[in-house]
Amino acid sequence: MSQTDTVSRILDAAEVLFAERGFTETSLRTITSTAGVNLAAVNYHFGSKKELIQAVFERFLTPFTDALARELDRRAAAGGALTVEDLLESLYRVGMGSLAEQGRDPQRFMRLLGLAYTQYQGHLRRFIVSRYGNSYRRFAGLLAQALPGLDPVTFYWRLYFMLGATIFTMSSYDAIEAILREDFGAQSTLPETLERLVPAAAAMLKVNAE
Amino acid sequence: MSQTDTVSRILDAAEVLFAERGFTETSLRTITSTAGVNLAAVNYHFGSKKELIQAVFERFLTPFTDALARELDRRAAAGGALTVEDLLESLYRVGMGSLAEQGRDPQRFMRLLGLAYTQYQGHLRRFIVSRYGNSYRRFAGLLAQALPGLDPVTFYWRLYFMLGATIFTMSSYDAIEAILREDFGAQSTLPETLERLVPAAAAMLKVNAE
DNA sequence: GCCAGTGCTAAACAACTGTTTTAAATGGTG
DNA sequence: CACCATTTAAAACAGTTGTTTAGCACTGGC
Repeated sequence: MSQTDTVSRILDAAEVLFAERGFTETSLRTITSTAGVNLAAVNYHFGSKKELIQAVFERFLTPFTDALARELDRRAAAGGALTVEDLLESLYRVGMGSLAEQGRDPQRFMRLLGLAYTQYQGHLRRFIVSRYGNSYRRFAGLLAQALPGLDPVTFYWRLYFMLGATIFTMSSYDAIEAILREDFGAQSTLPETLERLVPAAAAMLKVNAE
Repeated sequence: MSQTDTVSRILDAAEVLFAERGFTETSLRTITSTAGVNLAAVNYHFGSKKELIQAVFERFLTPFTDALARELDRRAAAGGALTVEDLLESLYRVGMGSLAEQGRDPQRFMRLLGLAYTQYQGHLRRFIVSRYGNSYRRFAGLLAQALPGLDPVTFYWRLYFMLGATIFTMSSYDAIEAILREDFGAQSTLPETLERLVPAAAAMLKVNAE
């Protein structure tokens, strides 16, 4: 078993288990046994559990922010000002696409993102902010440009309202969809739900703008 | 030290610590030592840690849903159909008021609510749904009435978008507000932020309605 | 004045946590 | 083939976890 194999097996198992139960609730023994590797391999390859958590985030956030940057470049080069809807669509399409093409589950990453915000893991928040702050600021800046005439503080809060609606809904997508199916007999796919989210979030951002 | 005293000291400490760090990250020893009571008192009075968690939620959710029911009764009796804004304002005012008048922190309960959704605690979700499902359904029903012409599935998802925006923003309120103060030099109070949230969330719910 | 019963405490329990240690095996290089 | 760094393995480590036990202090009722 080569090194890269062991490392990625650990990352695969950790990603699934963290998203399912959270960080503290997932022991290294559970991770290594489902990965089929030795317990000590985590500390050998990653140093500590904290660094493993960061590595899990790095492995999906870096491709995501890279793909988002390319998508924004592409849209900007196509000319014409970007609308709020354009930006949200880009964000969601990249979120769905850049990870799905690796055969990985988009909802899982939304759950991880949600955990990063809500769990008590100071190191994770610091890690994400320092590593991906620039991508965040670029997107937020473009969104602010698409919303002229909105005072900065109002924009700031609405940005978080939008993030909340997105992360919260996507990270509990399975549970919410299950209730929908049970109570209404209807069902939704993830892309359908994102298509509903774009106009709703855009309307929220745009109240009294322009 | 009377019984009620020990019980409520444990609940007070657990409420603060759970909201701060989460459930798994808070040990019974931390709770009992900050409460100034013996470790075994938790198992004696509550039976188990799970039941303590449920008791913490019960102590703030019951007054909240009771106050919400009274507020909705009052508004309904005043005559006239309730608008989306009316309902959101009622919800937020009760959330702020009914707990603040007990001298307890509203943001703390938002954090707890957020945790209930995101943390891996099946028993908690079941407990809340079975105990407070009726209050939830009454509010959702009134909101649906205020949004005629909206197909049920779209309404359903937007309800969760709204809950996400609310719970996510409120549960991370301190952190978000701190960044605002640092980057913009501006500051917001919680009531101000809720005043921003009402029209934003209402706009999101109302897209293409009526 | 005793007794039942409630509230509370200190100590111990077994199970589990992340991490480290020691030794064995592996695989490419000279 | 021999060598050495890399990688894995099993075991032990020290610390923490929720829970239970056995006994103490105190109350109100008879």
